[in-house]
Amino acid sequence: MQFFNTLTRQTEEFVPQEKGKVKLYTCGPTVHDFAHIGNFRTYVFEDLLRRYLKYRGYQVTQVMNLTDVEDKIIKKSLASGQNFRDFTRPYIEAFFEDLKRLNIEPAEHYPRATEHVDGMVEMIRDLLQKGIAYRSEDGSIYYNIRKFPSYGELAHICVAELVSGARVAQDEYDKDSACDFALWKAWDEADGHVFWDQYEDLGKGRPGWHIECSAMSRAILGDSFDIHCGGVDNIFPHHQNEIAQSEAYSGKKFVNYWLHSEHLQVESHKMSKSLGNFITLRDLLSAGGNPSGRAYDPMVIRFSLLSVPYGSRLNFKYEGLQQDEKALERIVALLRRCADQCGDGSVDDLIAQTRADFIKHMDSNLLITEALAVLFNFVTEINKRMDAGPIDGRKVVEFWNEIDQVLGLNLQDKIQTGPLDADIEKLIEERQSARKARNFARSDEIRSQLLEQGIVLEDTPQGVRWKRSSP
RNA sequence: GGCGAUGUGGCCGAGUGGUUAGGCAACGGUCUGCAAAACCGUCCACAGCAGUUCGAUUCUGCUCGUCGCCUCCA
Repeated sequence: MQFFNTLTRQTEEFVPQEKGKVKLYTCGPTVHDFAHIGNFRTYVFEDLLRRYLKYRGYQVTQVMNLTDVEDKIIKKSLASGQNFRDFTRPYIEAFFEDLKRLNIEPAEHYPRATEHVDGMVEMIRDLLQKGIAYRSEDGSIYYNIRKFPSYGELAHICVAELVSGARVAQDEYDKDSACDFALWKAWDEADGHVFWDQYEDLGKGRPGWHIECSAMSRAILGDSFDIHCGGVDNIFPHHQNEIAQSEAYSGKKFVNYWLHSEHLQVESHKMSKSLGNFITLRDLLSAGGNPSGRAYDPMVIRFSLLSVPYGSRLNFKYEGLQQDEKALERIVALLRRCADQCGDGSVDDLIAQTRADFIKHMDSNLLITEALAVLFNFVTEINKRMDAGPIDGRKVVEFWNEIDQVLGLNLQDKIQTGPLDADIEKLIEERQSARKARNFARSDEIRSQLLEQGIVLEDTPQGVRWKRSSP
């Protein structure tokens, strides 16, 4: 299995520290608002990674942190008059609901920054002692990036140039270098009720943003682990700072593989509140929540977010959602068709080949587009074989369920169309009688009547089949 | 200003120095009482301009466009 490693900018063979096990850290949400679909693009990618690692036999330990204290949270909670813990609670709950809606597997650990302040303080003390961190006049503690020679390596940024960069505001900095970053922020009035004052040597204050991930990953995964994921915007400075903190603290290599997901754009533009194209998952799940006026199946959204390789920008469009909806229906139609096929025709050869090709492409840095192409070719091939004669359809369904361990689309659920109302059953029967009697006027009348109720009928050689129409 | 990514047919999106990506849409056909589904066929793309080459969408240079990071951000 190979991954593109941001650190080396090369595609490398994946070798975990411990055979058969993967320690994975994924940057989680800052819980000051509902997560948007760009966030979920990243979480879905991480879920795909996690599922695929498991599919390939690894035992995965995943950590996803929740950042429940930082500048925005403090600002918003003060503005709302709430304690910051009360302020974040509903967003944390909403986050977990959203993950569930998208069928994202739970991580093994969801540490919260506020629960790991001790661990952060321990690291800060150590860095102070080593002379890597220093205290500024206002009492804040900063990391001196000059003490970490490889600083900038992850983002391929030359620090000397950075400091003179036109867009780095250099006034009013109470630190030695504009790029030094805070490990501990001394309390001031703007922080209101948000502070920790039990660490006398540090002084009343709160942790900086970057130290939390170093402390939480260390607490759960140790000083050194296999994979660290996040969005590309985190490469610098966040992840770079994590490296600087953790490696200066432990003296060990922090992370072996850095995987970063590219951003999602909306209609080719950056998603931002100021552009008015900011979309949350909730907006897509309710018809009134988005400009297209439709409520989307969460699995269609998942597929959309999944179907572009994580390293490429994803151009989100409502039109694309509708295309993806059709694409999934094609697979569901196949599964439905296979579910009642118990013929002799073997499909073992095709399944074996498809599985091998799927793995080949997914092993190659999770090249999902190629992997999906393989699966759609499989769909076409199976349909052809069924056109030619009966096959062992249950094997196909079984295989799809195997693949769905990775894709997580739960298409199986869509085959089980559930019981119908008695009067609908009755109409279907009446239509069958009408057809037998070649009363096609009545037959078509019933069909369109049912269509209005969201029931699509298909006449097949095996009898009449029905499904619910898409919204 | 510095650094970087990218530009593929109606839309989304892989990939390759000379051979079909795939999905969606459209059109024609087979099947069907008619549909639906499925299958077959058509639509033969690779920003522009030069260069390298027997041959470039694939390599090089330039131009134009889009996007990102450098500042909170998935």
